[in-house]
Amino acid sequence: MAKVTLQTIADRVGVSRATVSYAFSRPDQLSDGLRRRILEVADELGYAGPNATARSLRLGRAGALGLLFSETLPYAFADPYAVGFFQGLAAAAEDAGVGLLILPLPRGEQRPVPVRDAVVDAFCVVSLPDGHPALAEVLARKLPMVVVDEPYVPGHPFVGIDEPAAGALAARHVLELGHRRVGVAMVGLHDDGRTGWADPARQRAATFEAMRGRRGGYESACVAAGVDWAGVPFYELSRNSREAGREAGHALLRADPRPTAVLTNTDVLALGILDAAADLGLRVPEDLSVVGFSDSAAQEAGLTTIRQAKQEIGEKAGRLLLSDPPAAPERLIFPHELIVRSSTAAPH
Amino acid sequence: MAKVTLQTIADRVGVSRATVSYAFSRPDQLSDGLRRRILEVADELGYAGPNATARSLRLGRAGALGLLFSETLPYAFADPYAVGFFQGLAAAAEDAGVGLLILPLPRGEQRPVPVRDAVVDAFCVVSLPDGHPALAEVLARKLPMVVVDEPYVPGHPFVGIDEPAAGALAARHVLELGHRRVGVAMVGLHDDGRTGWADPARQRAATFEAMRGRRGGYESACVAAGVDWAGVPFYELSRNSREAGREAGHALLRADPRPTAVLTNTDVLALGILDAAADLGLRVPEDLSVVGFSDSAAQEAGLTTIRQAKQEIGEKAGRLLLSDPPAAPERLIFPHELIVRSSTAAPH
DNA sequence: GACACCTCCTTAATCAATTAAGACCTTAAT
DNA sequence: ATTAAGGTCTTAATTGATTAAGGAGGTGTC
Repeated sequence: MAKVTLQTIADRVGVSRATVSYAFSRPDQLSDGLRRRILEVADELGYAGPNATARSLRLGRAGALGLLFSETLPYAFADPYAVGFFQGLAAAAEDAGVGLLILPLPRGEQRPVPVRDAVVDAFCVVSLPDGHPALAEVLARKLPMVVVDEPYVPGHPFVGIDEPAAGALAARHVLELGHRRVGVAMVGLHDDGRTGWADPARQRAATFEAMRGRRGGYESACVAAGVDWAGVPFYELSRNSREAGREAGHALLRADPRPTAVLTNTDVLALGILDAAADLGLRVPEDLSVVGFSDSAAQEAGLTTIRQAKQEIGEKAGRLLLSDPPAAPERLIFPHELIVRSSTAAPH
Repeated sequence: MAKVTLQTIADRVGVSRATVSYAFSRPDQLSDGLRRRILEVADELGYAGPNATARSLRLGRAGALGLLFSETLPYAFADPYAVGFFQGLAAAAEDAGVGLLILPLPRGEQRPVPVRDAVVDAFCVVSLPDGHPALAEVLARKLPMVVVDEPYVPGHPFVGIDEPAAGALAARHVLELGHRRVGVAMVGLHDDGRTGWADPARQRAATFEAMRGRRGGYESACVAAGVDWAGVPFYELSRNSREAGREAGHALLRADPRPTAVLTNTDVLALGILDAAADLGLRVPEDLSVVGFSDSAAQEAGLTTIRQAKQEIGEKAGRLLLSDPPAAPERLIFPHELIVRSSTAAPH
């Protein structure tokens, strides 16, 4: 029961290793009889087929794309946005017949990120905070890499949206409706796990570039509309869940004066805000306007949101990674769009 | 700019390849000075670190788990059950510091499933229909394998629930409430893409073992309660979405006599049934009882459902795959539980 | 008969590392 | 002075395949 390799079979049949290899990969290179004989013996010996790793080494291709998420794996799929993105990426992978190797980012910063040992042809990095060690490891591998959403790395393709513009669009929508008392709930600004009020200094120090930009959009739109940003209650969450949104909602809606509009950076969070509003007997949109982001879970709840082409973004990232010759280091900005539903209206 | 390997560095520094290897993997085997020198030259030459594939070949481990889903990748995550399972599996992988290689099952049966070339240490097979070619390919690799949900493969560990019992539990719940006109909407019985009414013969010929068993549970409970199964309207779906559920709902609720209770095999489908009921002005649970399955999207909608420990199932599958020595080929049956919420009540 | 041309198989280089065992030199203890 | 013990580096086997080039033998053509 020792390991069976091409050589084992070759010895048994009395041919060279090369011949056995041809029997598996190039039937036209040898006679039918011998081929049958070889396959028979291989079967008899319990040969598991040409070793994938050895093949990969010799052929110089891994047949897989590496994928790095900011969140620890178990939570990565809590957000429908991530799921949509993933579906797009998977579609591209499927077309090319390659696998998708999802790399776990260990939560305890101690253990090494298994990037060095990842058998892949390219990396897709999604939403990593500024200066995350895993990014350095990926860059060290010198394989094709594309970044999605953040952080922008000069010299590598980038796919995402215009975050400041998208944030401003969301904010302008409620401002133009006439709201002046705006509240904000955001997740994914920092990765230090903090939850609670965030002052402007902390907001600006966010380690996630995309969210920093989106927030900047909120601020600039408010400022342009004459709303004092320092007075805007800003609640920061460390987890993107409906429950977290509800918590933020309670905090924001207990503020005095109470906001008449709340901006959130995910639809899931916005749903939680709606829950909090319901808890407090507030009607949406009469008493409170709520804006989500991503259009991932928004339709059924009638949420006004910013739609971004998550699947397209994923698919594009995949195609860039799989393109030969390697993709040019373009910065691809996908369009976003305001979808107005029934969660926003003029105040009063 | 040719490829830089250990040898390139060795030649440049004037030492042997082994020494360079030690510089990277075992700092204690050489003097600090030389080590620094080597790392410096490596950096200078743009060395990308020890080649992952070569390392994997030499060390005999891939550092990854292969994952095969029944659905094509882009749709696999439409069901929250899949997401929950995946989170559990990912947690196990994360703990062990290994990656998760998701293998695309090509939709056009023509192209080969890239199982042969997957650089993995073990395979996790989830919900494959009977006789799916990918399973044969996986078995040929002779690596550790566990099956989740279906199909049961003797000689390999299996993780899942007692499907017939779970199905019967769901059915008994509405039967014991007094319902006699029961309807059924199920997805994932066959993989031929058909949607519409299914007679008992087609139901029993389902190619997915787990769903076959679950359906058997519905039937046996009905028969035990004196309900004629042949008279039970049974609508089959090919896609697990809220929209598909709504379609089934319209079909079922147009039946004469109209069912007073509908059993579904996913929560997503059940939500669609609720949509259909709302379309038709039927009140739930007064005019119609609905039962979901999985407790994946059920809570908010107040769905009565069967809860199964999706995360635990995923985690257990992962641990079995990663266990050394390889796990015994046990058949692990996880508990399920009826969660009664507000979507079911006695008829009339 | 000479030459070309197949068909079928072998030789040997190659992919890029890891690591046990051994060589060589220096230092310390007896 | 001798032996032992370390420290540092090298040798060479090993991991399991792929594939260009070449050789042996048979057949076909002029």
